[in-house]
Amino acid sequence: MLRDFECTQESYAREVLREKGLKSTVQRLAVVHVLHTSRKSLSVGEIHDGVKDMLGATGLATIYRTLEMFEDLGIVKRLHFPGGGYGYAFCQGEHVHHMVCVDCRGVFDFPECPVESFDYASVEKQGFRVKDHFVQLFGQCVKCAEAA
Amino acid sequence: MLRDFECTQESYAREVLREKGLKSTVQRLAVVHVLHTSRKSLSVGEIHDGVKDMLGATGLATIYRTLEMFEDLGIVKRLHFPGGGYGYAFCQGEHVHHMVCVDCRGVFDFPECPVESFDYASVEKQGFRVKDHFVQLFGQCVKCAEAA
DNA sequence: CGCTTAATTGAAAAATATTCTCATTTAGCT
DNA sequence: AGCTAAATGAGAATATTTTTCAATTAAGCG
Repeated sequence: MLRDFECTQESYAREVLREKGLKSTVQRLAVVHVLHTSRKSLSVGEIHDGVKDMLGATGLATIYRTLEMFEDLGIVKRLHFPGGGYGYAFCQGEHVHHMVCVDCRGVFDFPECPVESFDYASVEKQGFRVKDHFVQLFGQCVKCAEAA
Repeated sequence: MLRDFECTQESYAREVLREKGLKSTVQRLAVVHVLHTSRKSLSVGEIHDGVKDMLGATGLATIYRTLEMFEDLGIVKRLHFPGGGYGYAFCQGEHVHHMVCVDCRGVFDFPECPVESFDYASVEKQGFRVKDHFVQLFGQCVKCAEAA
C-alpha cells in the first residue's frame, strides 16, 4: 500500500485544487497518481481498484465525485470508445486532444489541435456559433502494432 | 398511434438493413422516424417514449438493441455531452460529423471533415497509426441564440 | 503543534441504466 | 398461406451511478 507518491502531476493537481479552495485529499492525489502512471484510459472501476491498492478501502462514490470534479478542473478527460463505454485519462492543461490505442487503450497526447485552424464559415453561415469541440483520435500504438 | 411514416430516411434504413440481411421491423423503422424527425440528440429513454407514441407498448431492450445495431451500421451516431451523458442522432452516411447545440441538443450536420486534411506526421513519427477519429462540435444554434 | 471548522469521505441504500433470458411473434422468403 | 430464422416483449438479473448522513480529515490560525 503505497503512500508516498508526490511528483509533478500530483503537485500540479494540488495547485489547481488549492486555487479553487478545494482540499488535496489522499484519495484525490491517489486518483491522479493512478491515472498518470497508467498512461492509459481507465474505467471508473479500474481507477477505484488502483486507488484501493494504494490506500486500502476507499469508497467508490469518492472516485465518482473526484473524477467529475477533475473533469471540470481539466485535470482529467473523459474519453469514449468505439464499442461504447468510456474511460478517464490524466490531462495536464485544458486544450489537449488525445489519441487512444484501440487495442490497449493507451493514451497519447496530441498537442496540435486539428480543428483549431478550421474555417467554420460554412457552418456559421447557418447561424450556428461554434464554441467548443471534442476531438479524439483512434488508432494503434507502436507496441500493439508490433504485437499484431 | 401513427403507423404510416415512410420517407427518405426510413427507405435508407430499410436499404441498409436489407443489404445486411437484417429485418426491417416496425420498431426499427420507428426508431429511425423518431430520431430523424426530432432533429435532436435523444436519450435512449426519449427514443423509447417516441417509439411508444407511435407503436404502443414496446420493449426497452429492443430500443437498446436497435440503437447498438444502428450505430454499427452507421445509421445513427452516439453523441456525448459536456456534463456527461449521451444521446443518439440520425446520421445518413458514415463520415458525417455533428454540431450539437448545448442548449436544445439540436443536431446539425457538418459534412466537411475538419480533421481529414490534417497532417498527422508529428504523431505518426511516434509510431502511432491513426485509423479513425471522433469529432463533435459544441455551440449554440440560431434559435437558442435568439432566445437568450 | 493542537483547535476549529468546513469540506470530504465511507458505507450502504436508493435510484438508474443496461443486459439477459426465453417464450411468443413477425418479416421475408417461397 | 406456410415456413423459418430473426426479432420482440416482459420482466428478472446485473451493472452503474447517485444520494444520504454520520464520522473523518485537510487547512488555516493562534
